[in-house]
Amino acid sequence: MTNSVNRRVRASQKRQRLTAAAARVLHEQGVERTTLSDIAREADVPVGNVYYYFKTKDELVQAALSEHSAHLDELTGQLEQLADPRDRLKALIEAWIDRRDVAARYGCPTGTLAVELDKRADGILDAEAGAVIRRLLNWTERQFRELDLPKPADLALTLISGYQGMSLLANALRDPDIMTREGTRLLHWLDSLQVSDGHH
Amino acid sequence: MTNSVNRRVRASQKRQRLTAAAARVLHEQGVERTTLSDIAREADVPVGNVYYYFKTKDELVQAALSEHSAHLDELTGQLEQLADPRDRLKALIEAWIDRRDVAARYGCPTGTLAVELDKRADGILDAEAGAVIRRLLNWTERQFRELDLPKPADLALTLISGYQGMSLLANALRDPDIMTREGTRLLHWLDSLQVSDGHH
DNA sequence: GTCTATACTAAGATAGAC
DNA sequence: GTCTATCTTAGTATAGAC
Repeated sequence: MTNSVNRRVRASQKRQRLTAAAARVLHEQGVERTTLSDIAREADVPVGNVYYYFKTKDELVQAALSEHSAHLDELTGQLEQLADPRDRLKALIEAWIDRRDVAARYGCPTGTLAVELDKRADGILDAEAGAVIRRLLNWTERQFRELDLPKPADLALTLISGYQGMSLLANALRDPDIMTREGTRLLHWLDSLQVSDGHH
Repeated sequence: MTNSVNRRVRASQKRQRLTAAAARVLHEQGVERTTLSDIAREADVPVGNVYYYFKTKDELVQAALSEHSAHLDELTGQLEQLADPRDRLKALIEAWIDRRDVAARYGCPTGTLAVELDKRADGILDAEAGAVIRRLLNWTERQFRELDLPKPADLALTLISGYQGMSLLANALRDPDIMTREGTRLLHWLDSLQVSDGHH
């Protein structure tokens, strides 16, 4: 391995470390209360060096958003392996319930980020958080459509809205049980949906 | 009217103006991106003078939270005039739908505030936002209990969680229609709930 | 590519005149 | 009680040595 390749690998490692650290710390502390040194410390990179990889703080926020988006794609990708779309949606809800402690402490990563970014006058990044949520919404809608259920877009809206609502309440009241209670209700709701008979 | 009384009235007027301005601006811009001068300007009070009424920025945030809590009490108070608890809950949902444009632009005042305050390491104010939401949750639970419906606490959780979820999505996607679509669904859901027959 | 030292700015908070 | 001027801190960003 030549020196130049060696350096490039290390460089991208640091960039990756910074991105991962940003995703974690920004979720836990929020954008505004997180300083570049917080992220640098977490990634074990000197503060001033951050600017070699990211020209501004906003670029780091964007990288964190991409990271969350990738995590989401990974999750839905795994769920695709289930044959029945209804089972995929149920497994999604179960994944939410599994993460109840994180939700109660820090909320949904994308949801809380969206709330914070929407407060900014410069509408540079707020649309990006919305786009990640939109992706999940679209994936969910596809599952309902495959099930031949009427108004799949409305059903997707109800499911994702339910997730965001229960995450926010669990977080605001610091109560993971809320994730379990509402998650269970959503599972029953999914079961109750009847496939439309015949044509649509 | 003596001079001292005159001064006291003006003083409390300024305090009140600052509180009202804080409630509005903090909702629109968020806590972290709002400066004391933003609030002072909105209240037409010189910046340095703010500290005569509020010792710290946190005290202003707290005042804004109380203001939101009072607004909420006012709303539920008006709803109490309706005889049927179910009508009260429906009117609540209709009020949410009426405010769809504000929700799409800035989210639920209390919900977004709770998200932001929960990110803070110093757990001084985060519990307060939770308390306001808890008040609404309790009021809603009472309505369901008066209707003799089973598991009123769970029903209340579902309703308020639905509200927070649709507000967050409407905000993140900047789409007031989401408030209408999900609000309508919640209205139908309320209608579908059957009063338990006999004893409980 | 990596890191240190530092410039610059903004915002919270205070002192003190009126 | 009201307001101006200013202190202080903290955090983003840059310059430049290595």
